[in-house]
Amino acid sequence: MQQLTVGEVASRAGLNPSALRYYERVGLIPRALRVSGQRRYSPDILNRLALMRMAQEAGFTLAEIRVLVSGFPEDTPAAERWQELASRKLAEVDALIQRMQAMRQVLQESLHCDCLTLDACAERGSSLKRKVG
Amino acid sequence: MQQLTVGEVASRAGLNPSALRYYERVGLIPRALRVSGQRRYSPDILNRLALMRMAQEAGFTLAEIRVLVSGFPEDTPAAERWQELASRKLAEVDALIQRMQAMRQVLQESLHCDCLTLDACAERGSSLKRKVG
DNA sequence: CTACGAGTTGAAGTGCGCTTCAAGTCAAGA
DNA sequence: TCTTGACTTGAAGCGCACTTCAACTCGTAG
Repeated sequence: MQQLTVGEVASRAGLNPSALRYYERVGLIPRALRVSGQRRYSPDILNRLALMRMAQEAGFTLAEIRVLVSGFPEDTPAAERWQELASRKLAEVDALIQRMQAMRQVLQESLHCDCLTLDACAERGSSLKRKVG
Repeated sequence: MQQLTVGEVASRAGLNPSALRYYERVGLIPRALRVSGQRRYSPDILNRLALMRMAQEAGFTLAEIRVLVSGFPEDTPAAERWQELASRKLAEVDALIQRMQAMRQVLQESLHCDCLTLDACAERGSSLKRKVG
């Protein structure tokens, strides 16, 4: 079972075969080998897909992920450029985490206040007001 | 300047007027007053919009935000249900933050390794492998 | 009175990330 | 041989969150 079919890869990765075909079409994964017309994947693809999913869950678009996992065009100065890209992403992720934590706090506070909606909270000018301004 | 026009609200909230009209159409904000056909908003709307943006940035869909900011249908047991909703959202946010932090770590590590792409890292079976499996 | 800018409406269009569909191919099993 | 099931393709469709467009209405300024 060295070479996997679309169906096998899909079920192991928790995707639909159509998603894999789509990823291939748009260049997110390399074109798979064909055996009498059917795609055959090395199990390595599972790592790649797991990584992609993780990045997606972290809020990256497929366009960003393509750059992240598929490297750069041939004429790229390589390592330096990757470092720059990664650190830029890192900053974005950090910013996102901060906003998430702010949201977390809004929710948490809403549990301890008697407003029926966050909106009502905001309009009342409670402590939330300072955070959403 | 007590009552704001769409254009004014939009520019203060960093949105397009079309977005405000859209929000109204889909019930995310209440139908604005009209003065000779034109929308007029109380400045309160800005709080609401800021809150909505925050929730959006934290990954909520507009459908979720509608529930979050606009309360529930009339027949709702009110407070308890809101508490439950908020704590459910809180758990989701927490999970998202964790995944973001995992992503953060992947990025951080990629800065200190010599692979050219995260994909290459994963295939090499470096420390990333444990995290994305 | 005319022109202008900002607003109005409903309908259609956009980009993303897929999914669904129609029509066909292929290898294995009854 | 025939059927079954998993696959193939290109094209179209979908839900989300808006944006854009066409055709129109206002109030104000010249």
